[in-house]
Amino acid sequence: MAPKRTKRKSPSPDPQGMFAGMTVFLIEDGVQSLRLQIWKQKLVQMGAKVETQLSEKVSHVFAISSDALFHHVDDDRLARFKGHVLLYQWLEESLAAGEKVSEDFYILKVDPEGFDIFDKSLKAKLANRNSSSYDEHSHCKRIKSSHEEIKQTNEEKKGDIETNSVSWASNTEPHFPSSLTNSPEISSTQDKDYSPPDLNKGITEIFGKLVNIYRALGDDRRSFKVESADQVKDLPGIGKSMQDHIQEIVTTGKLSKLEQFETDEKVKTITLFGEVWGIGPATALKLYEKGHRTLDDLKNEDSLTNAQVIGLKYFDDIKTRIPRHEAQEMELVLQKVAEDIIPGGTDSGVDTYFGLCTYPGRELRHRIDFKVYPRDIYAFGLIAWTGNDVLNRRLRLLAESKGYRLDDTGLFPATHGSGGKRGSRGTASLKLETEKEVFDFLGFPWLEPYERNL
DNA sequence: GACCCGCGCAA
DNA sequence: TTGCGCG
DNA sequence: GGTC
Repeated sequence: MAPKRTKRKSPSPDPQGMFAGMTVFLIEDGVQSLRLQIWKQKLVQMGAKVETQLSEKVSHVFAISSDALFHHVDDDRLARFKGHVLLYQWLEESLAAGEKVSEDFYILKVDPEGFDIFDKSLKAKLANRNSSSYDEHSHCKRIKSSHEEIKQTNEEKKGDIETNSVSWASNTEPHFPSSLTNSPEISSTQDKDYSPPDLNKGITEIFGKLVNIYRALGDDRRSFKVESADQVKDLPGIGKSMQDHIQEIVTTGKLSKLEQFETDEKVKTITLFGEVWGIGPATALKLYEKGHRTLDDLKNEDSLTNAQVIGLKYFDDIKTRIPRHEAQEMELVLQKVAEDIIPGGTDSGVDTYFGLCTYPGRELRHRIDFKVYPRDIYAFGLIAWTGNDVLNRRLRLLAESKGYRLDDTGLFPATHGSGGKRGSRGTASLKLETEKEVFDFLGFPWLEPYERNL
């Protein structure tokens, strides 16, 4: 049987919870049943009552879209409804924020005539919500709060370089992408500590460990994410082997292959070495084969690169998680400094620093990356550096399938022949100015920066 | 049996 | 030019 | 390991 700790029984409802006093009716159209189940559970858990029909008592109706709403509920019924009609997104945002967020941007307007009920201006508001009142809980005001602002100041001094890319290494916050933090989207979402409950923990936890080990062993072609055993069964990418693994986990609650790996000395050592900044699977294996077994052993190894020596020396420092507010402070410090240095309007293309830094007045070393991009390709830099490898790969393949080549400097018509250089002169980059434009162009569904760890 | 991102760095 | 590590 |  599965381990007991996966308790599916939710805790008893909290009458003081953030949704207390709400009586809700959920429109199920267009919502994955799993998702719906989660929302119901959260609502009840946090004090709301869930009605099975749109009765008098209902104070809130939720729908995934205006389409779903009208598909399901007839017009006059809705017209008579006195309560609030909101997008599920409000729920998500509230859960993420840990408190009810303003309903303003999530209201599904009821227009008796109109077909497109979703308030047009709402979309604009949604898109801009971070730069205005929605930003309340973000203490740190961005110097540049939107791409538009950046553009304005930049049109006068064309060719200027924006220094906008202070990012802390991803090990500070494993659930967030390491990010070019000027992206305004991040300011509204940075404090999220909510992620949907994983209903298949018994499976995903084990596969999670397994995939980490495979990564450490240099086998990075086995990334997967099981959402549900049923969905997975007939999915492309699920062959016999995966089915067998899932079967074993479902029936025994464990995976023998994983248990072997976890006790294996070689696997454990290689995994440890791979945690050193600058050491990857190949080097880890090489070091293991040279007879090294501990980090101390490595200190006497003279074949290490500069980065690896540093990574080893500051192993504990680098592994220490960085409080988010310190990262935010650091960003402000760096923006100040950058604005002092850059005004000369150099044009050196993309400039990079991957290294260490200290918090003012402290010895502890942190990993930090700088990327400096010219304004006109800023969006591409953002996408490349906020997404993880999986997303980058998918976007690049998608671009390629459409006859383009995507990198962090732009989107170019594919130059057949010899690969085509990055930022290649000759083939003009497509003039896409925002991340959304790039996603749209590629036909890839929009992802907020914090959603880009696939 | 080839393919499974593309860059900078170091060798 | 290649292999590696990185995001 | 899985796909083309």
